[in-house]
Amino acid sequence: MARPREFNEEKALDQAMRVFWTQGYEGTSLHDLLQAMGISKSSFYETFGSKRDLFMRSLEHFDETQSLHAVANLDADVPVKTIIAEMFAVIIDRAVNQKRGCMFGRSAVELSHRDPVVRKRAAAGIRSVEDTFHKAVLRGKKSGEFSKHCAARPLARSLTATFYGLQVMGNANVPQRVL
Amino acid sequence: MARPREFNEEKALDQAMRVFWTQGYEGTSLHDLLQAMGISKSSFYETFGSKRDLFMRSLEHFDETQSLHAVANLDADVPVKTIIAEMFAVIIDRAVNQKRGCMFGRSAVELSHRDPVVRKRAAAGIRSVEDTFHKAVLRGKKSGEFSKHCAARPLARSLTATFYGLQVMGNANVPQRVL
DNA sequence: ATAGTTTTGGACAGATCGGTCCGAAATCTC
DNA sequence: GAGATTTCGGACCGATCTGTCCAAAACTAT
Repeated sequence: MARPREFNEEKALDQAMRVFWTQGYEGTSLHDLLQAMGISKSSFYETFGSKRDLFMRSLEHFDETQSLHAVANLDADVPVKTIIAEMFAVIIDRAVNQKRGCMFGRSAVELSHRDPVVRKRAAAGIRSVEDTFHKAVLRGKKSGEFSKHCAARPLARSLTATFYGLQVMGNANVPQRVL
Repeated sequence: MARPREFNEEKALDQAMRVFWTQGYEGTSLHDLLQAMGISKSSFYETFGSKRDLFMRSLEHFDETQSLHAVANLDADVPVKTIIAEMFAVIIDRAVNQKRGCMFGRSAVELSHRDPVVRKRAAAGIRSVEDTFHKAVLRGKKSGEFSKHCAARPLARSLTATFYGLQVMGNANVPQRVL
């Protein structure tokens, strides 16, 4: 046995994710990461391998902690429409006030043209957002909030498109009244 | 009088815009630009000032040549809904097959968190997209395609949100059937 | 042809990029 | 406390980044 780590890997990863989340991949330097994570270069490479490796892990971490399905409270005993409205409210607030949206969307826009691995991961993340909406819609149909005849999948896709569109607009200067 | 320029400024700008368009700001190096524009470093700085200056000019150039209002044919003698469908078809094709969408949206996502000037320009660009939809909707109301009672502005905003959302999804792997 | 002007290629510069490496310090077991 | 083992700080690396500068080339006007 020997000297133990002086930092918490999970915490460091969380901090790194936040930097990537707001600044993007290219917009983030090693220096930015080390500062945010509070570790040294050698620890960084020893633990996380490379900048890109860390980025991929950050995407996973985002999925687990910040993505829509992690934020949405589908089990709450309130009307589905309220839940959906709440989801939109959360991401609009993020976009307008923190200038950051869903990390999958951001990564898709920034990197998909040249990095198929990132593109695939982002696609999966977006798909899971869609699935969350899908589940919500299905519950809505069961409870009678949505017509029994509406197609759940297309509606979920439409909601997802609006979801990401609002984030793009929020990142610009569009005021919060776009609700 | 003296030696004339060996390159066409407009053409060079157009090429530069295309590189920024597909690779983003951070993802584009001086070398990339010079290669695409076919000019030397000194000519570059002499003519365009700096990378960032050129980027801002590229945004203008995009607005003039590639943005929605430059592509949409609002005067055509066909149903408005057909026109709108055509607009969406164009940008979906771009997103899926070329992995690039509207340059304003991309810039907003990439840079708005740290560059207020770019953010403002992107916001204006997005607004003009919205205006294009707005005009289309107004024409649709006049011709009876849309209900006289529907609010044109909110509908235009909603279309804009979907417009950008589809691009984000298209950049990922979502197939073209999201139409 | 010559003088005057402007463009151009490329050498150069300083900063920063992601990444490697090693000696010193810290902590473990015995 | 001794010895083994691992972490850590930071020097170092080559590549690349944006940007500057200048001498030579290319052109015009006379």
